[in-house]
Amino acid sequence: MSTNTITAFEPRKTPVQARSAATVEAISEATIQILLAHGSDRFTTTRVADRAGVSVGTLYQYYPNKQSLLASVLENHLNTVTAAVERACEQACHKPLSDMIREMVEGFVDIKIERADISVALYRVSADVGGPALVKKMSERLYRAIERMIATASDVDSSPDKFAIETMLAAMSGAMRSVLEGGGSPAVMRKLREHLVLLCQSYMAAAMAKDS
Amino acid sequence: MSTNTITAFEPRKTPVQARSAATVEAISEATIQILLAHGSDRFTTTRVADRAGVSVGTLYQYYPNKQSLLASVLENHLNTVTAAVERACEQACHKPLSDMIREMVEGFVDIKIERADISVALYRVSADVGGPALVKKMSERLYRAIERMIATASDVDSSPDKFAIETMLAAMSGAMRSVLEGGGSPAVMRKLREHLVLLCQSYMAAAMAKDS
Amino acid sequence: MSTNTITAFEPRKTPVQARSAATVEAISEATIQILLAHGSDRFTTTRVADRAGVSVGTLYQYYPNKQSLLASVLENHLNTVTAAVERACEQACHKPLSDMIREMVEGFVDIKIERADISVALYRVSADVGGPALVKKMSERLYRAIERMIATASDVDSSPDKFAIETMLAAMSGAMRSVLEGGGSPAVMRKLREHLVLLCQSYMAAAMAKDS
Amino acid sequence: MSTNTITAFEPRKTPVQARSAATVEAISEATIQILLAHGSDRFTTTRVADRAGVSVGTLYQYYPNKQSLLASVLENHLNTVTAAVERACEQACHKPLSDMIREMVEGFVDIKIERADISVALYRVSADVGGPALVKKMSERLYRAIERMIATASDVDSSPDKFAIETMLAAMSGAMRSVLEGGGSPAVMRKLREHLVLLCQSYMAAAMAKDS
DNA sequence: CATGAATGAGGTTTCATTCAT
DNA sequence: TATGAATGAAACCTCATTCAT
Repeated sequence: MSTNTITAFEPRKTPVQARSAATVEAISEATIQILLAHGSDRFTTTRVADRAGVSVGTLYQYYPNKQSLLASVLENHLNTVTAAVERACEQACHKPLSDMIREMVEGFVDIKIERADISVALYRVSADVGGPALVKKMSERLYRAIERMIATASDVDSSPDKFAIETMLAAMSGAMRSVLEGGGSPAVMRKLREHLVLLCQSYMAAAMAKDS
Repeated sequence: MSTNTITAFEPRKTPVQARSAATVEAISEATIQILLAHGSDRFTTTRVADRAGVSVGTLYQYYPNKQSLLASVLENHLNTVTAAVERACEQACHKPLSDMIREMVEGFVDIKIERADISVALYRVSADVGGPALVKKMSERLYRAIERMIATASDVDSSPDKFAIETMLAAMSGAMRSVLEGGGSPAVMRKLREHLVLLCQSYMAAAMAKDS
Repeated sequence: MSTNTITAFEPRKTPVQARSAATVEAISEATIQILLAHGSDRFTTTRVADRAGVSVGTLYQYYPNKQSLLASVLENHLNTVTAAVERACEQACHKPLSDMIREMVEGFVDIKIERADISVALYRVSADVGGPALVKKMSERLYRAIERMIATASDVDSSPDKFAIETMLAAMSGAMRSVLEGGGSPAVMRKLREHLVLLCQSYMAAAMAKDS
Repeated sequence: MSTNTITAFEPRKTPVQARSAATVEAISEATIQILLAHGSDRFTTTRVADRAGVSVGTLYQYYPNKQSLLASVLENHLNTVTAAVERACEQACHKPLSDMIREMVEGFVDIKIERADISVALYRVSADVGGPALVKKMSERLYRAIERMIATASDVDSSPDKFAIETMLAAMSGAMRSVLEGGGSPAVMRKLREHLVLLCQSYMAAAMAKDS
């Protein structure tokens, strides 16, 4: 799997009937359950189908293969996270820059903590399932959200360059990953939240200073 | 594999004859080759043994199972990286803080770029093989190296707290991972190098300012 | 295998479709065939599947592992033997004690002779497959059958204690085993039949005499 | 293994030097240890050699293969048991028949109880290792010992026929096996001892009565 | 459309035995 | 003679996927 190009990860058919929608939903939910309950090994399509209350055959009607199933869950998760950060960005418009960064970072950390276990489960399958590509796409979306936000900042009018923002995002999620994978306690999480705010604020400030 | 505790990852027997030292080396080398050539799927103990020019049985005399084989390669890699950063830290003693950070970060980025492909290969197996625990251990080592280094800084005499340094390390390697997994070009790498320097410098400065 | 507790010897799923009922039957039959043809070594799940005309995978859908396969055949055999003896016991009700014992013993010996080869094959796997436990269960069943029978005896009204009956059963089947494993000729078998009758009759008589 | 004729089970060389004798002894002892510690599975020649403090190569200098190793231990055990019973028979000479039987049976049961665990371990390998043939040989020896003993009985002068004695031996050891394999408690063992005495006494008496 | 029985390649691991040192 | 590294056939079992019903 590791090196081949990613093909056919998209769900197979768009659910047009109510029944289908329910089925897809059940399968999707079951995928997470199994991932959490059994880990990424022991994760089998049959088990997912069982948990979802459908047959394997049915599962394969909606997803062409195991990867597409996982990819879809991964994409959902990344969407949720991305959307949460986007929302935070929108709400932070027109504030001073450091508040913007704070709210963005806190939005990210909070949603990740809220979904800590599924995050950890997905870290493990990510690479086998086109994760990096998805992450890139999301990073692009976040970049745009952040840029839009910063354009409204009350105390600055330039903006950090794209690469700086992407680096910040990568650093932020990388640090988060470390802690989640290490099984950090709630106390550690709270501390990380503060520190990531500081990290992003200071980096952004420095990056903007350098630009001009 | 995902949820079980890590056991028996240690190599099985210490080679006492000259012959077996060579065998172990061959197996270890073959492990990397196969990982690079086939990716983490398609990675089988049989293939490794073939490539190493020994029988599977021989492989299993030195490694109790597939995981221990990968764990050993992962540990080697992390050791190499950690050692390189430690060396950079030693050489940066007695300089101003920002130079220290620069040299440390550059040491890290350079060794990672030098071993880009094996890094990417290992990211994929890390979680299945006790990676997070190893990473923690290495992070601890690096923390000590950095603390020792900063204690000699010519322009500051306080030091950032442990958590800050660990966060910096996690952010730095997380960002690196993003770029490596995304298949970043040499140009991107160079840019990342600069940006990570800046990120770490500004974060460290901010963290120290906050402390006092 | 010798020391671990017995787990998961139960068949895996109950066939609901007509097709699978046939499959299970074929596998079960093939198991005996292979056991007879190749002995307890050379007995492999692959060979069984081949002989049954199905794939290994199919075999493992119905039996969680090799042991459960053998356990199921062993249980069938023990059931057959037990049932035959129970039947003999029922038919011997209301007769004098010594006739009862005779018919019971002859019932046992005859069914064992009829299935001599599978008996010998199963002796070899019994211990690896939870045999002793099954034997205990069957012994319990037989004890009840014998007790019920003796309660109707026309010439006695007390009954030997449980332990005596169990000892008789163990002695009877132990002696049978010796002869079967030794490859006794039909003539030897006939002689054994008589002698076992005598052995059980005299022991039962003695045991009852002692009790009172 | 099950059906092929037994060949080359004899130890390979007769120890002529003291060193060899010690080695053979160590291996033999280790065989039992491993059998007890690991069960009949997990029993490997390498493990035996390790435990014996020699190399596998050395082991194979004294035993041509794994079976011969086990066969030798089995033979030792059967010899011990047989010798104990023979001794009991000698000591019971000139007594009344029922005392003879009592002492013979008690001799057997006692030695088996004393070696209960190794007995159970050996039951499991017996069939793979030529056990039935050895048992036959020992049964022959015991038959002669018993015949000699009965010839001196103070209260009878005929003797049961050979087949009767063999049947008694088979029944006695069969019953013993059942209890040992079932993990009988000491209390059960004591009870069995009494019952087997009675069983053998009454059967012998009946067999002799029938003959004449 | 749904079902679930069947497939079978392929993976991991063991272990009796050999033979160069 | 002793050693123990190496062998490699062969066993068990899994699981993504298909297709007849």
